Amino acid sequence: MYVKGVNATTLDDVRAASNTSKSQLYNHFPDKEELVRAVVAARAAQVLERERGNLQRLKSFRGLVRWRDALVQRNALQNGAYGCALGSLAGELADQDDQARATLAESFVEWEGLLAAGLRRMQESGVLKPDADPEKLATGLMAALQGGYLLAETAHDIKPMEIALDMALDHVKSFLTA
Amino acid sequence: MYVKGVNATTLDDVRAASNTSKSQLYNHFPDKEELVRAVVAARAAQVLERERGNLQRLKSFRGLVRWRDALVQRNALQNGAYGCALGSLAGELADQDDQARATLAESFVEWEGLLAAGLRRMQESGVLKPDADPEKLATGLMAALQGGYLLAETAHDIKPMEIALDMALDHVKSFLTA
DNA sequence: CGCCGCATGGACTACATGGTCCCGCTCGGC
DNA sequence: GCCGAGCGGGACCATGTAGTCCATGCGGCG
Repeated sequence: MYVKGVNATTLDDVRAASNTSKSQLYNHFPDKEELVRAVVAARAAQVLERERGNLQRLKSFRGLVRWRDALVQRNALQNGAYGCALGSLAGELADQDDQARATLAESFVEWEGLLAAGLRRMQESGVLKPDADPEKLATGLMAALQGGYLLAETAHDIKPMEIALDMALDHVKSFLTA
Repeated sequence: MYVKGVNATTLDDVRAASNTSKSQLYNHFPDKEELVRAVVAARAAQVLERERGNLQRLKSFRGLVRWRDALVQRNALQNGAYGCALGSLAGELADQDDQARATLAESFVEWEGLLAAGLRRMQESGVLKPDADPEKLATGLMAALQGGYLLAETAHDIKPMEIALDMALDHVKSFLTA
């Protein structure tokens, strides 16, 4: 679903990819909609798990740069294709399945929360100025990340993603204490 | 297609919306794929036309703020739903129709070009520092815009879009001459 | 005024795809 | 070792959708 898009993925594709049969599918999921929701939930859990590992110890600007580098490098492997696991689902499902949209919205909030928590640690340790707003900075970083993913996916080139994240990092940098 | 998504839009929907018949459809377009490509091209032309109007005279930071406000206000009308006319098409088609992807990529480049041209004018008139890179700033603005659209669409709330664009504008501001 | 040609509408077809169901196999209990 | 229950496999069905085709009516020309 990540590669082909949710709507272009048939249950036969799912069957083939999972080495199961239709009846097993319908044992676990009442219909395709529920299956998609499960996919969304699983993907969200997976991404958040990974990001938790990458961000729970974030406490310096260098850490943020490393975070950026890891995401860019990961995306470079496929030349930007398919975009962000959550972002591409969001783009396709937001106006189609309100429940999926809600799950994705929560996931983004949580993802931004991980960033915000790290930024707050930086603020508490005096790395970041007191007038910085960790939540807003986190939202800005997430938007730059998602926008970067989309432009990279469209251009088949990760440059725009790098530029976007660098812009967001520069913005954070402007709140560093001298 | 903008509202329901490309793949969820049937030719019957198209027929109904256009008050025509199947034969007329197939008179003009060999198949659905070509129809979609025509939609992409038309949408891109429309957005670029609008943005040309909004950006061709851009030559001050205030102008950039007005540009931001216009986009936010436009998106607020639908509570962020459906996202960017180009962005949502890009998200759905980028990994499905290479020709559509290419068209969209060109459109984004042109859109960024309009921004870059305005920024260059600001630079030439001394509003923007000489070491600013108009192309990179334009890409950053576009990424913030697209990321903002996506987060707003997912959250059904335009706040993230505002925050993202404000971040990008702040970044541009950091290149203003004192 | 009538006839011919062609665009048009919308019924029709083939097919893909979501969803159901029954047969057979396996595994557990007696 | 045999029997029965329950699970899994994949054939099957119904439906919606992309794409085709022919009867109809309208306009243009003689």
